[in-house]
Amino acid sequence: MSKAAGKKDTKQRILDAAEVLFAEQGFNDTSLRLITSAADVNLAAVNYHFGSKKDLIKAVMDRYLAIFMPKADAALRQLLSEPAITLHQVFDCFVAPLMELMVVKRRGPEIFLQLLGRGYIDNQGFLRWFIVNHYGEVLEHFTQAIHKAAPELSSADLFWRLHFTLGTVVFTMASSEALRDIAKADFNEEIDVEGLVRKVIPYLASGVGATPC
Amino acid sequence: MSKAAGKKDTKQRILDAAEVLFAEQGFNDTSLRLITSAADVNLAAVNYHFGSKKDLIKAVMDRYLAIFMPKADAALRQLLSEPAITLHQVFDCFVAPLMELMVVKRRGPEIFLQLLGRGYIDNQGFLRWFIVNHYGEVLEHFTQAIHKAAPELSSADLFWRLHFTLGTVVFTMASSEALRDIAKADFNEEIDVEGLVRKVIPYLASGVGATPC
DNA sequence: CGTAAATTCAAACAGTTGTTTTATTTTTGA
DNA sequence: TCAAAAATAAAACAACTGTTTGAATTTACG
Repeated sequence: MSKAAGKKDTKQRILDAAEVLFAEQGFNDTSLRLITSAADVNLAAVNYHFGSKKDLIKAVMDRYLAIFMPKADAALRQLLSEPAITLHQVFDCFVAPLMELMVVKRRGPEIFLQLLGRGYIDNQGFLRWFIVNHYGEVLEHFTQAIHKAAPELSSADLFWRLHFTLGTVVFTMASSEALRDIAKADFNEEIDVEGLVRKVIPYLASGVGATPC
Repeated sequence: MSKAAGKKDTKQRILDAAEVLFAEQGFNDTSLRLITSAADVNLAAVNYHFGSKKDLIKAVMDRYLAIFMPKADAALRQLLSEPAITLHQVFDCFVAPLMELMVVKRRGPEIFLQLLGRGYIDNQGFLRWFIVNHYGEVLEHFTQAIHKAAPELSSADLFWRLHFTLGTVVFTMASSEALRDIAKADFNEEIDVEGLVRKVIPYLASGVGATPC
């Protein structure tokens, strides 16, 4: 038998433990000792299986990116073949691929978005490089779709508003757990990640489509 | 004479060096040794003058908050006394107080916003506590103004959109330097911090005022 | 001036970090 | 079955962290 029945693959257990801790505390503030003890594996296992902490971070991210990006790309491509599209439709392209990440684990979608935010903020320049170099085509289709839905925006304004959008999403999701707790306590409004995503889309669509001042 | 003419106060030199490094790399990723060598003071000076790293962070933040918050509060109070107000006006309340921070140093406004983002994202819970406890009244006037400008929003939707807004601003400013460099290279569009703030306001106002789906 | 307080300094502290080494155990494949 | 390969384990590594110490120096002030 290739594996013991009760114990999952060491590599996968490290990934499962690491992504949660990375999402909660950031990459630099999560030590390998914290990860390995949460995964119940030996400290040296990370370096043995992944090479370095940096490579572990890439592996954690790519487990989601490899699922998310092709699906998002397909949705964007199909939308681009339509004669006329709206901003709302463009952002909707990301909802299903995001929810697809539950195949990894139930909390996959929110973990992925939190990790994305961490990678953007922590000085993980190599992560940005990694994403742009591996999935640059998807980002290209995204800006094409936005341009088609809002052709009156100059490419400079488009550039800025896409980064405003990224900031909104990533920041919201990075603190989504805390915010959802507050919302439940203060307004008795229980909401899941998909609900939150659907809540933010009108905000994004309206913001991106605003008339520049 | 109380001070040597050529050399600034040690405390102030520490603050000046620390805030830049904190803004660029975050609080946890900036060591005291990096700060003190940049400020050209002895390592022990931070603990001697401020007590601890945590207290240094608070001192760095409060140098800006003590200027920004009263000005913003005054602007919000005056706007609230008007019979009818717009979301755009609400956000405009923050522009002048923000630019006022140039009295500390020329790059004061952007440094302050970057620090705010760092404090929100890094696990600096004590910083959030500090702000809410010292300047909670200002936040209260802000939500009052938003509610007056967009009374059709439920308090739950208002809550969410304010956090979307915070995310947009903080995230944009945290990477404003890099983004402005790209914008200049790609679109030959040179823009300063005030220009960027004025660029984000239509986005925010439109997003907050969007009709919920 | 001269002494007492305030400040600076170099050194060391104890703790944590990512990584490597060496030995041991487990698994693989002919 | 048995040697080769893969995986695990404990220990040590050097580098770095925030903080403290105690002595040297500078400043303040009667």
